[in-house]
Amino acid sequence: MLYAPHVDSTPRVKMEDVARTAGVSVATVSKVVNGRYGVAQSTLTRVQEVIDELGYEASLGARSLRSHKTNVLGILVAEFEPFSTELLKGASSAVGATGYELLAYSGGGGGSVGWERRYLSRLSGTLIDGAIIVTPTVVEANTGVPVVAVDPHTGPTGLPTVDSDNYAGAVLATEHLVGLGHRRIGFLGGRTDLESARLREAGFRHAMEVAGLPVDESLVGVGGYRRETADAPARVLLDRDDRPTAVFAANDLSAIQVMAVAVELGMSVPADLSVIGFDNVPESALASPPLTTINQPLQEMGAEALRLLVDLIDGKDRSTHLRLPTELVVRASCAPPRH
Amino acid sequence: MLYAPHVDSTPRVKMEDVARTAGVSVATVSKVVNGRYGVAQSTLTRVQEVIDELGYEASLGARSLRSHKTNVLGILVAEFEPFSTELLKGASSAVGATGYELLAYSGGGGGSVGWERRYLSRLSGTLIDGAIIVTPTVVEANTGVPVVAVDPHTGPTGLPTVDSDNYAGAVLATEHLVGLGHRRIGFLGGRTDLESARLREAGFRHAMEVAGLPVDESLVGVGGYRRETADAPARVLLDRDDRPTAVFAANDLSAIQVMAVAVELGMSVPADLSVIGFDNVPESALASPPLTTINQPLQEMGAEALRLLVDLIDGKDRSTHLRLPTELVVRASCAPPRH
DNA sequence: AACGTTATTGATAACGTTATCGAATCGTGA
DNA sequence: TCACGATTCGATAACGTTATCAATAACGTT
Repeated sequence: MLYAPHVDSTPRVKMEDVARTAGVSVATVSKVVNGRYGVAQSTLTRVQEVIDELGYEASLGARSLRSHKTNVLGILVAEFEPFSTELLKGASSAVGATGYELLAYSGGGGGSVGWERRYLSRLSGTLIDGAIIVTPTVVEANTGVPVVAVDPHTGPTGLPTVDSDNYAGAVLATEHLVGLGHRRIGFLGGRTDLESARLREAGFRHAMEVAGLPVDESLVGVGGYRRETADAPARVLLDRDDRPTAVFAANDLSAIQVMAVAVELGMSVPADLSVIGFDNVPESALASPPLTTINQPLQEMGAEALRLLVDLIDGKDRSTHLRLPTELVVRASCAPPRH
Repeated sequence: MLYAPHVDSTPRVKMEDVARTAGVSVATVSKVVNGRYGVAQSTLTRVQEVIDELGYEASLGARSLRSHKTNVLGILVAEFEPFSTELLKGASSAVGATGYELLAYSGGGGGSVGWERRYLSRLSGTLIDGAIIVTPTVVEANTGVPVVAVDPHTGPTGLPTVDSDNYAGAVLATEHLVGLGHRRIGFLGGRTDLESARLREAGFRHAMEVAGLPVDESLVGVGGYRRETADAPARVLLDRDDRPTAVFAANDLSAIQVMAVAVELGMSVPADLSVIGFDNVPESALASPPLTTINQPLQEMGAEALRLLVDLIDGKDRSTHLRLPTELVVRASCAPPRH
């Protein structure tokens, strides 16, 4: 393949250029750039002037290759979707105070299992001083650099972890429906391989038991966290005479699909069917009717993960498992059952 | 400062390790990794096996330092706020098809003028093959790598550019107010140094003229695009007897502040005052009342910028100035004026 | 059998930076 | 005047990778 035929007019000013212009060696320039001891005041100012004049900026790649200390933190995501970008915002707002810079990395959407190890290997050792990995599928503790996992698929393990309280959130959601007077409540679960899905179902069952309500197993489906995968089980749940008066879907996307199926079957939400979701993604506020759901404090989680990572790098000892609270967000998709 | 006292149990498997284990030279491993011609089928499979077994992954830093071709594209933002993360999502969704990977970079929130040149210098030449810079303040054409600017502050210049039609959007907003019957319309402009602000004001004035309405200059303020900076001018606009019946604020944040001030002064929106914004940031849908505004297709802009960048790198000739259409989003903050 | 071709491999030199350490310079006290 | 420590500076060797090119092996040709 041919390289692009661009004329690279400005071939990038490197340390050597600065050194030549200032009449010193590259070693001295390096010292100035990094504020090392052992350079005379006069040369320091002169070199500094040349740096400003030429607009020199150290190459991140070269620097990290040599020094293994880059002042850059990585946040590794499978792809930039709403969930991870919310975390990114949180991490970004927290990075300001730390003196680090933030680099977000995503592969070409492949999203295969084990992506986090590949990315990490690629960037660590060179390029980044530590990393936050978002919803990793495989968590191993033996990486070269400090790593914090956010919402790992397998639940907290050897790695420092930040997640939200899926269990308590599911209890909140169920209690909300029960509080409205619902007795016959359906549950549309998430991907069975995910810890979060397991916890949400457990929270649902626990709250039902506390309320003294039996769980009708024929009203428990697997929605798979996505609209396409939630469609069929939603129909099974709703297309029957003794259908539930309310459905708790394990995430917002499947809840939105439940509402769509309900309308398609001639019901109206929330008059004929109450629906509650989980996650509070931006779409949930725009759904019609706006979806009642459980909020995960994504931005806070991102910020906390970043603070945890920095403390880890600095060798500060602190709790390495953070679980942030979830909360009920009441909108318009739930109402008391008829009669 | 002391380095973190972690025991780096796994010191990172490098090419040399693979070479030793497979019984070949590093040069051969490099060829295998990069799919170069000139390695026997038998050695190829053997080396590949060792790579998989050891979990080797090339160091991005070292590779790019040497080869200047990384298959990584950068998207450079001052910080990760809603505007840039929307663009990021769009770029991310478009990168999948290209075979490139995406690296988003943000400095520590400093946000000084000229950040884009610093970041670019830092990453280009090493590390990335091309970059998208988001809302750059200074645009120079002479960078070492292909660069696409999104929504540059100074308007399209020498650099390939993607932006949205600020002028037409402002016309749409003004027409909407006029169509509702408003005659006395206030305008709260943006930052005067920004091209987008200039265009939005020009669109407003044009639409007013077309409608045959004179612009009362005392009803034109400068809101500065932020809530804090919009507060005082909003008060000036509304705290008078001959106040406007509608206000077009040049972005959503200042529109939201206008609504807040109106409520504080005892008015109700939209009964006593119609307010329209610009941008359609997520917050605008959640405001009360939900804000009528002009949508910029941010995700599309991100995706188009990425496609443009890839074409540029591949040397494909194509139009280098893309202007995407804006559209009116009607929510609940505008109504006909009283009487 | 001697030779030329082609396929395969590995030494070696970059890439731009930082860490180390020895050399040069300058004072200063004896 | 000499010796010695303190200060300032620069040569040089890494860091992990890829590009180049020479060396070698294997094979077919005359």
